[in-house]
Amino acid sequence: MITPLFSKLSYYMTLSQDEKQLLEAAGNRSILVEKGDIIINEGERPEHVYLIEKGWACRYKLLENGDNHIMAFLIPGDLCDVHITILKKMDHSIRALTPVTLRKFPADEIRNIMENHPRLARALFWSTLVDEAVLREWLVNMGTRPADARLAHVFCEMLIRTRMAGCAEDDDIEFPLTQAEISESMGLTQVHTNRVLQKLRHDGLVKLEKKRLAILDWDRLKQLSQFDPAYLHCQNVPG
Amino acid sequence: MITPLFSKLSYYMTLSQDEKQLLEAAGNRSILVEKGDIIINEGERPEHVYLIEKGWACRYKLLENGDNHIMAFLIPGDLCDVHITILKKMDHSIRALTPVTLRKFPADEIRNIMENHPRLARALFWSTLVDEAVLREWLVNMGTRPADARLAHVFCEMLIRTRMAGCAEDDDIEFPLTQAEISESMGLTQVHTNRVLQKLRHDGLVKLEKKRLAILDWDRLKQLSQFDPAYLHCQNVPG
DNA sequence: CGTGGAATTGATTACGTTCAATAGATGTGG
DNA sequence: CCACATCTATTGAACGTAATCAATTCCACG
Repeated sequence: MITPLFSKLSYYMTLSQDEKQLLEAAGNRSILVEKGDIIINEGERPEHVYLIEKGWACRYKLLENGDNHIMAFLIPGDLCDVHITILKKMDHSIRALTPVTLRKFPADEIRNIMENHPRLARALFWSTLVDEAVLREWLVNMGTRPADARLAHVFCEMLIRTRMAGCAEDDDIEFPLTQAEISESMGLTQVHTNRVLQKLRHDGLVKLEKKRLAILDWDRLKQLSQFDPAYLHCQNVPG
Repeated sequence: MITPLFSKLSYYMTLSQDEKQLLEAAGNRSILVEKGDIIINEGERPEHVYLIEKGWACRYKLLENGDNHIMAFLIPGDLCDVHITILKKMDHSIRALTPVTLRKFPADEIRNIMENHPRLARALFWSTLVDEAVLREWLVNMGTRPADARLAHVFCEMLIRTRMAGCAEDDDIEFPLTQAEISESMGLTQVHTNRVLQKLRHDGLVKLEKKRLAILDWDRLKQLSQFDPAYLHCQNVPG
């Protein structure tokens, strides 16, 4: 099932049954990849658009000195790359952070949809534009906010995005990252992330254990991180 | 003239005379905006796609606490927003960093090109995907590199991008930013930027004065910043 | 149990910030 | 063309956040 994608798109436009079926039919096969597996490698040119059905993945770049930087988290409903036909090579890699169920959409099918189904094309387009907006917000996050606000901000974002995907129970979501992975995405060290995390917990803002995140004080978390969901471009705020 | 755009696109595909004329005809009017003027404001929905013909601009977000973060520099040949028809509101603003000559393309004209001229559509698409790739690289830059390498990296990038636009004489380019603006884009303070800049100058890597940047030692600059132009997705490296 | 990854703690260092002041450059109007 | 205002660049000193290095504890899992 690709319900997380439909759930997400519904925050932009209402798709008809026909449209949903069309999209659903375009990607008929699912595959399962192990935690840690590389889904797409830098330099490659994939022949499929992958949709995350289940689990978390990330976009990242490997640096010369060995460490890698995570530039985006991909959760159920997120598409890996709608644009594979335009660029010759991936400029970054995508890796599974948990066991991930992927649905494969042949490039031709996507191209067909983009050309012949304007409304679906719009919807898919919107989702890639939101991805880009998230990227910009991350840049602001890293560029302007201290570590505690930075962490608070991703927590806020992932809560809303998880809700958009229809995968949240109240203020409690799956959050299957290690502290090292959080660090790699926020430009911090594990040690510092750990300490800041303790502070957020101690202040009663979040609970984070057993790969689940519970937002305990949404208002303060939002204020600390200056979180404004406008950049997610939803019609109405999820939740 | 929109030659910088043609120059840039030529690094992706060769456009015919007809195609160039078609694109040129789509945007018939140019306007001049003052240094400091806001070109598009957060929350707005512009009716035109703007092309920078001359001068520099930037994408930025204004934060609650008053300071703003620059997320991208726009130079001749760069398009402000091809996607205006999809999203309801801008999630950031665009401001002129120098006097800027803008060419206005009515949204309908762009839509028409996107639907009826697949090759031009591809080319424009490519340019927006490169913008996105730049965004990712900036994220890595801020997340992983110390201040000196960070500055070195933008210098490398702006040299190559300026060359792509056909606006570079050798290793010497227009670079009309104040140190404060550089700082706002790199997540550093003016003071620190100033000191790091002095170090780069002292080490003989760059010359930066009177709004011009000269790359004195490309190899060392590239090494210091681990600059790899692959993310700009050119067929062949400019210069 | 034992093993290895993940989380936590401690001590030290340094990169970058902050505050504050000065010098230089640029521009404008009288 | 000078005088004044303003923006930009530079310098100094003190502070603080986050990095680094190095152990140790906690857990999940076989």
